[in-house]
Amino acid sequence: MKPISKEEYDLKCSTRQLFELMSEKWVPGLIYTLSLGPQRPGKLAGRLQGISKKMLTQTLRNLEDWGVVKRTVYDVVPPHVEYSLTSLGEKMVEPIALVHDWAQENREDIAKVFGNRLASKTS
Amino acid sequence: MKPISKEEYDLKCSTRQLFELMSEKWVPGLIYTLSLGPQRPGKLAGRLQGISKKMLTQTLRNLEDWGVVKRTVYDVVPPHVEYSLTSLGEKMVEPIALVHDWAQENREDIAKVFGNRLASKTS
DNA sequence: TCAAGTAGGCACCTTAAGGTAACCATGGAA
DNA sequence: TTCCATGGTTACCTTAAGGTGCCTACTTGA
Repeated sequence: MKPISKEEYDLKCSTRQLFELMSEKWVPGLIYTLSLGPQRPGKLAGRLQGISKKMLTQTLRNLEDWGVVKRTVYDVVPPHVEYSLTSLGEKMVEPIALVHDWAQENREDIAKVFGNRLASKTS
Repeated sequence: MKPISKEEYDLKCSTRQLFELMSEKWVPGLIYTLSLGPQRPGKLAGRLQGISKKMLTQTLRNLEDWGVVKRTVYDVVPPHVEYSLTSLGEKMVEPIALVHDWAQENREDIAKVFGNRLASKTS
């Protein structure tokens, strides 16, 4: 077991794990949106442009398993369900917010890179 | 065309685009590693634990297309190739470094979430 | 003459991610 | 009594991501 230098992007590197967690399509959006307060699935769906019912529930289930989201059911009719962040979930808001803030201030550069990528894919 | 509120995670949202860019498995690691200085493919491969030859070249080609990485060939024998960041690439280091720094300070929480996810996948 | 290092291409395969569409249950309103 | 809203589930399908393995070309040193 050779020592791992600081520069190495090794398997147990937290950075790498964090990027892996956040690379599930709807995860950052859901966590960020939930950081605005507990919300019902309908509202969440409305805020996450393009998400399907299936992906919404599926991602929320995953986040529950991860210990990041809590599901609360109010036993009334019609059914009332609310999702909120756990304390672990609240922590995960931080890196997303960092990226979010940076992205807002650097729209131009992101747009360039994103555009180049799009162009190279279709051609 | 209804107006888009600040809370909406819409398709053209830079945050969303940025996450999409960074969710390619080897992209953050490559950009971050290249931020330590221009490097030959052999060295890059050594630093990115677990990357295969194919994925290394493939990801580098993509990053070239995105305008983030530059490939320089020195016409000598044996062949000498060096990869470096463009100025656009340098900019993309910032959000990665932000996440990296946060990840270093919050290893515990990341490990928890990551562990929970692993556990829920195998069971 | 043959292996080794350097850089990379190509064919192929497997899995997982994401999406669509149809369906279920409930009870109150029209 | 039929329909709607709510909050899902399920089956099915398509694509893309990532990986393995083997091949190329070039030259130098053993």
